[in-house]
Amino acid sequence: MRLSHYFMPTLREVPAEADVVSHVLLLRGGFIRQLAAGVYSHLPLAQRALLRIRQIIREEMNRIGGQEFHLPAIHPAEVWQATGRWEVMGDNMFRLKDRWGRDMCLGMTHEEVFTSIARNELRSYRQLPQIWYQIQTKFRDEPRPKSGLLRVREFTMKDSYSFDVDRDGLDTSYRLHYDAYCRIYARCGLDYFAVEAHSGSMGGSQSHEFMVRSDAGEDLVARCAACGYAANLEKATNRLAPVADTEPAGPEPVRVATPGQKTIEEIANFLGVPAPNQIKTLVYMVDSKPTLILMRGDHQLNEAKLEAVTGTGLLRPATAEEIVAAMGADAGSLGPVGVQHLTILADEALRGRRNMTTGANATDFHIQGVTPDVHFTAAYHDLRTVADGDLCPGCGAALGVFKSIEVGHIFKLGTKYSDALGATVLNRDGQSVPIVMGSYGIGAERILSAAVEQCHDDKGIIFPATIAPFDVIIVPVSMEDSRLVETADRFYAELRAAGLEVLYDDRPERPGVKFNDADLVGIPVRITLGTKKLAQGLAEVTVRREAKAVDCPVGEVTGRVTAALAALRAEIEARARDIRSLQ
RNA sequence: CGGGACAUAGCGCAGCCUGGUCAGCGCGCCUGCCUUGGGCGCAGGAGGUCGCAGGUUCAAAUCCUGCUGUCCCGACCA
Repeated sequence: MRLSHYFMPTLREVPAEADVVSHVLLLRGGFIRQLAAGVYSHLPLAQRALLRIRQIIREEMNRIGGQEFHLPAIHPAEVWQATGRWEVMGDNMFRLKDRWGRDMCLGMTHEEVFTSIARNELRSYRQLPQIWYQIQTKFRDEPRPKSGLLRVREFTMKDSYSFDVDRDGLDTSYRLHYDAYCRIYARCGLDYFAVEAHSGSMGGSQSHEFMVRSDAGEDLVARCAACGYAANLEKATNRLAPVADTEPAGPEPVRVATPGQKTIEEIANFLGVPAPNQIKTLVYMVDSKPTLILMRGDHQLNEAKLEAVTGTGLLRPATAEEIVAAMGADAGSLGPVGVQHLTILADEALRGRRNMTTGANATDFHIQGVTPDVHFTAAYHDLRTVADGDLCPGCGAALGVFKSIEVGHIFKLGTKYSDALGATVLNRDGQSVPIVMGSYGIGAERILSAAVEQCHDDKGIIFPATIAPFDVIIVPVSMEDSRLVETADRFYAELRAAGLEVLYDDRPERPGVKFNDADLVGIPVRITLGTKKLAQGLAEVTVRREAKAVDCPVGEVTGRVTAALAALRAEIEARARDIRSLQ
């Protein structure tokens, strides 16, 4: 493309609404423009990068036997009502009525539609397994769109669905996807990792998220650098370091006055009892019933785990009034001793401890010498939130906790949707069995954003060669010098003939403007043509990532550029070949 | 939905408290000259219902009310 007539509206200044790096750079580089909150137009540069990303996804899906579909984005209410998700999805679903007043919606995901095709068409185990996918627009009316393309209300997702006769088949399809996803991210040049995850509203058993570490991300994950253990913080656990218990003063707990001392820290100072030797007592309303939650003093409750344990999403911290009503004391003085009328859930970290300090259920009093299972009984579960530096459950090394962008998520659905929609096949024994399904999603724009988050410097984007909108940019320092222009024209023709995507900056701009734009939009290789060098028969080739110009005889430029790109791509592809399969 | 902020030219902003030569600046854009290795210089020029609707006032970008939109912090997800 000749840049003089290419639509690449770069911005010198940072638009006020952008505060994460990828948003700023995609806006400044002329990749995207906002139409409404969480709704973006993709300009030509973004479209090019996204087409490359989609092509990589397509190749890897095809490699595992996926068959590409294209399903409607507009759905009748019936299929969603059949699975109950017409209600479950709530305000996140864009809803509309057709001219007859029938309820319709914009597709958020396609389990229902793909499953109804499977129900109507798949009859026999002999037709299985199937992997069906599409790359298509999804609509989700997010409560809070943010961070440019990272959280939007309309986006393109590659979603795929696997259909198997049994669990073993699902395991295989799941593993194929896991490996395909690894290859996709690697080929897009991302430094990614997979974490164990929570299934959320999708339902199902096993689930992994694919993550790219970035402060712009919204998920917290715990990861062990030593053994590779990684999990979403909603699910992560840790190995407990031994805590020294002291001898209690006597067999029974001792009540002590603690006037005005409420927090764990205040009690630690006032009574000289370190936080790990205290029991933190929380009251949660679970399905509207007050429930006691016991944590070690230095631990934080993880609400996602509590949800999983109680099996309900209807939980919240009790209000001050509810606490007094249930416990007869204020929040700062609660404890489990003597509580008979409430369910008591305790974190595993309290099991086997002795001589703990906790609230006395009388405002401004605590009790000491409390031993779990002696002075109170509770059901033990893993309820704590892992913190940075906690011990890896696998190997005992220190875990790191950091933010990440979720670029993909895979689920073992089981028969949730096939049961709801009646999708069955006959198995080998002639029995009708529900199809066992998996569901797998990748956000294309998130890959783009994550790549920008991960690959940039103070001048702009440094695109991985595999997803860059152009391979190479030709920058003649002046368009007035006919020798420069002739040479640039020739490079332009040669490089295109060599199969490269070439951007030719033929604008009558000063060199600084061209260099800055080239750096901003992140094209991997730049050819610079200057008068003095050209007089010696030389041009310059600069790899964006390395940022240093290398002189090159004019006749060798095409070869040099082709080789440089091949090297960049080979480095990326090597990582894709090197992936570790799901065990 | 709860909390916080913002809305003035394509972009970034000032002006608002203290109503009245306040429709202003920088960048970008157009014309000409000049310049040509990291966002040149000079001269001239175009461009704004001050988010929308009410209200107060002799007078509103400025004060009041309502609405809309956008961004940020919390509950959801690719």
